[in-house]
Amino acid sequence: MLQYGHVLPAPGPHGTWPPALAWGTGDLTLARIASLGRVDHFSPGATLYAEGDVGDFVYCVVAGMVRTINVSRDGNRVVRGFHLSGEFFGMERAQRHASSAEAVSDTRAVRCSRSQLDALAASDSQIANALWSWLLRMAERAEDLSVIGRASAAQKLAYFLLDFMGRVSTTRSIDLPMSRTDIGDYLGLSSETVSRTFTTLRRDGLITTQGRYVTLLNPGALQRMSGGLMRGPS
Amino acid sequence: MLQYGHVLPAPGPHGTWPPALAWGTGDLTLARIASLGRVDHFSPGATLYAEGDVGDFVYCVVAGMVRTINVSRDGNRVVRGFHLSGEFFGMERAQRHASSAEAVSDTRAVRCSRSQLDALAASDSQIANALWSWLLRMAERAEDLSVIGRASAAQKLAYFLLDFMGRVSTTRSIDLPMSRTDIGDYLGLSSETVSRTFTTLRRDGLITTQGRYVTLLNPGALQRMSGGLMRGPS
DNA sequence: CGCCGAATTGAAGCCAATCAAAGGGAGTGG
DNA sequence: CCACTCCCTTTGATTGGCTTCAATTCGGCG
Repeated sequence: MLQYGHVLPAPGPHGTWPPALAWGTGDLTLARIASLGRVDHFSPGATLYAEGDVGDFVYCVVAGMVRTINVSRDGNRVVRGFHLSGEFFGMERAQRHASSAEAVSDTRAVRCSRSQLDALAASDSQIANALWSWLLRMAERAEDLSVIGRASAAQKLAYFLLDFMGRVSTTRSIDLPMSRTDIGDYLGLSSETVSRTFTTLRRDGLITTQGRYVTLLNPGALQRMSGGLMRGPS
Repeated sequence: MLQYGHVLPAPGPHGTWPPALAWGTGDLTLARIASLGRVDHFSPGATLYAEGDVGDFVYCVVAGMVRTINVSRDGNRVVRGFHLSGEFFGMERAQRHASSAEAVSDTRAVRCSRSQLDALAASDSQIANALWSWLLRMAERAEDLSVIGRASAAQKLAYFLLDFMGRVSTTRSIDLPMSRTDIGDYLGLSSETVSRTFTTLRRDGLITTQGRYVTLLNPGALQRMSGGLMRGPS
C-alpha cells in the first residue's frame, strides 16, 4: 500500500470532486487495460515481484487473485491486500516495491509502465475513472484498517466478508481462494481464530460455506456486527 | 486532503515522482503561515471544529497541541492524531470534517481557507514543500497505524514515543500534554495499560518521567522494541 | 489407496480489558 | 496557609479473548 491513494491530493490538476465514482471495471475498460501489455500467467504461489525490487511498473489483475505481503525481520507476515480482477496494484511511492506480490490462485495479470498508464488515462476517461476509484478505495481501506485493529475477531471477519462481497460479486456468494492463514495475516488474527470465527458465524446462521465458497445469509447482521467499520457499500 | 492538486506538483499522472522531500516547517514558513489569518487561542479541551461540521478551512498549529478524534455511535473514542506546532490538520476529502478537533493544551492555531492556502502555496515553494511533507507524513503514519494494530502494548508505546521524539524535538526529552486516555485511544489501548506500560519502561531503564515530560534514555532499545514499525527518522 | 497440506477442534496460557481502589497534583475556598 | 475537592494516574485483582501448542479431520492429488 502507500500507493497513490494516500498521497495524491486531487483527482487531477483541475478535476471535479468527487470524481465520477463509476468503478469502471466494466468489460470495456478491463479489456482495454489488458490490451496495454502482455498478459502473463502465474500459478498459485508464484511471485510477481518481491519486496525491494526496482520496477516502474503497475499491474492489473485480469483474472484470479493476487496478494501483496510484507515479511518483517522476525518472520511475521502481513498481508497488505488482496487484489481481484480489474484491480490495480504495485503503484507505490518509492521506486522500489514496498511489498511482494504473489498469485493466490491461477492468475492472469497485465503489467505496464507508469508512463504507459499515464498516457492511457490521459486519453481514456474511463480508465482515468477506474484509477481514481481505485485510489479512493485504497484511501478508504487504509482508514478502515487503522480502525480495525481495535475490533474483535468477529468484527474483523464480518468486515472482511462484506468488503469482498462488495468487490467481487453482485450476489451474496463469494469465492475465497486464499487460505485461513492469508486471511489471518490480513486481519491480524491467527489462522485458528479465523477458522473458529467462521465456525461461529456458520453456527449463528449468518453464513454457509462450501469449500472456497462462502454465502452471506444475512449481510445486514454482518454489517451490524462489523460495528459500522464499512463505509457504505462503496 | 485530496484537494490540493491544482496547486502542488501532482505526483500523479503527469508529475515527477517522488516530489522533493524537504520538510519545510522552518521558522520562516511557520511565520508566513501564521500571518495568513487570525491566530486564535484555545484553552485545553476547547473544540476547534466538530465532526460533521461543514468548513472549507485548513488549520495549522502555531503553538500547543491539537487532537483530532472520532466518537463512534456506541461511545468508543478514537484519537486520529496529535498535531504539533507547524503541523497542518483539517484537510479532508469531503466538505464535512470527518473528525472533531480539540485543543489538548493551551493552543494557538491559525485557520485559513483552502483557496488562501492554494494561493500561498502557488507563490511560495517553501509552503508547498511543507504541504507535501505533510501529505507524505500522513501517508506514512496511516501505514504505520495499519501495522500497529498487531503490536503489543510495549511496541505501541515505543513507537509512539519515538514518533514524538522525531517530531517535536532534537533532544531526547519530550512533552506529552495529553492524558493516558488520549494516548490509549490513539494506540488502541486502555489508559490503565498505557500507565502500566510506562511503568514497565521506567523500571527497565528505558525512560524517565517527570510530570508531562518523558526522557528517552535508550532510543535504540525502544527502536528495537518497536519492532521496526518506525520508518526511519522521517 | 495413501499421502500431504490445510482446516477444524480441543486445551492451556498469556496479555490486555475491565472493575475497583488507592495515591498524587493542581486549583479553589475557607 | 491549609484543607478540601476533583481529576488523572497508578496499582491491584479478576475476567475474557486471542494465541499457541497439539491432535484430529477433511480434501485434493498422485
